[in-house]
Amino acid sequence: RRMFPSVRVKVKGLEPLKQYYIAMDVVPVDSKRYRYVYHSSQWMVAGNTDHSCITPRLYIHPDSPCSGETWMRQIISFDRVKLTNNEMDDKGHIILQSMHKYKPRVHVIAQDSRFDLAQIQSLPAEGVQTFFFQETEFTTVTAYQNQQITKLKIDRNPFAKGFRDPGRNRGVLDGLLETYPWRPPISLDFKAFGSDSQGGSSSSSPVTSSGG
Amino acid sequence: RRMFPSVRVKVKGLEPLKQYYIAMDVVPVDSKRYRYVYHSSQWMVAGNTDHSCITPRLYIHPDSPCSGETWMRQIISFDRVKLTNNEMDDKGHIILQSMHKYKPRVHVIAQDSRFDLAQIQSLPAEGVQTFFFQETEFTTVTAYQNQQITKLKIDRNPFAKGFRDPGRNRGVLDGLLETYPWRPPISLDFKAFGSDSQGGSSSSSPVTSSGG
DNA sequence: CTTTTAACACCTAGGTGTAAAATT
DNA sequence: AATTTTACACCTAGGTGTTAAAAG
Repeated sequence: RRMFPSVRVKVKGLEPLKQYYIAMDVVPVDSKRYRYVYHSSQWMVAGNTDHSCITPRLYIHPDSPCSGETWMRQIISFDRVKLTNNEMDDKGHIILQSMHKYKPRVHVIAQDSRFDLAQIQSLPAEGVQTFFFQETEFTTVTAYQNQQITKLKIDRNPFAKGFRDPGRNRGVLDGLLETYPWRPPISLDFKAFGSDSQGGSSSSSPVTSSGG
Repeated sequence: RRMFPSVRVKVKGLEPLKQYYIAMDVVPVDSKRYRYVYHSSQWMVAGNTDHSCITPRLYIHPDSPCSGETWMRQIISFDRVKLTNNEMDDKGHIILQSMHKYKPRVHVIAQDSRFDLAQIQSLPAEGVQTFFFQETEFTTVTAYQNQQITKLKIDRNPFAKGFRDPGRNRGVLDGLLETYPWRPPISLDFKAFGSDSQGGSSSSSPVTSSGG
């Protein structure tokens, strides 16, 4: 399924006339398995997992390749990224394990040599800058553990409009800005939450999350 | 609107590791305006038009750029091409005049220099091979002039399924292999009609229509 | 008169959470 | 008991020909 909210970033500092690929992947935050403790409303460690020897799949942004000028002029949205827990997936989706913590990464790849878009299965050795943001960490689930998340989805995702209850109160989303439990079809939307995202990005970062 | 049936081609003779763009445009067959004479079931010249000084818009196949190997392994479909009669169109659609004859062209563009995909508004001076096929010529309309065309559309286009009449006879499509009247959302589908398409393509053509 | 436009019902295609069933 | 899978109603998004109105 898709991520929601989706990862969206703005880029600056690129060379306007140079060509770039922009890609996303998702890497484990740790090697722990988690469970959600309902009465204390928090995720707790529930075991260990071995994430080694797993190379994360790369999602190439569909606008790639594109000039730096064009990349910088628009908000770069990864709303078509799909996640799965099926390790045998053959549709190119990003493979994750449920009940684990992950963080999305965004890669800006300068087109130096001429690699085939379809051939970029792994990151090149050179000409890549990688960025990530603390506030986009999430926990994967197959069923929601937290009523607040369900409400966030239903209120914000246009495809869930059928579950909206016009009579109920809004504003329940406050207080979810930091971290919140997650299921495969999820990611944080910087824009939707208005975070300023200094996060884990490197200092001379040409990538910032959109604050629009 | 979209073309239907859509232009579909197979390519051979490319260098497997080289990168190519593949694009389509639509050019006038002549400078005549046509009208459909119903009682004789044919298009007749109804006046003159000046097609000069109009540079046709280029539709870059969304898979571009891509290696020759990948291009040759698949049927290249232009089913997302959109046509319009609005000369002020700002959505990048191909602009045509109604009641005129046109033919689609397919361009294979070797990626020698590094041009931006978004910057290809017109064809490069070098490294381009252009192909077209006699049997894909068509006449633009805003309303169907011919009942056979209407039936072809309804029978073949999945989006028109709502107009299909399960009780009626099939096989009315025979005899439409050569030319048939057309409206903007149309093009010939080589594959659907099983044409062999020696057409107007150049002799050492790496592009042939698909006969599947 | 001919041709074009716009609103529409009816489709395809696919993204939601739900709830029950299946799995572990 | 916890987690995952599946079928489903309900959406978004957009591609059909039709029809009546509008435009020329």
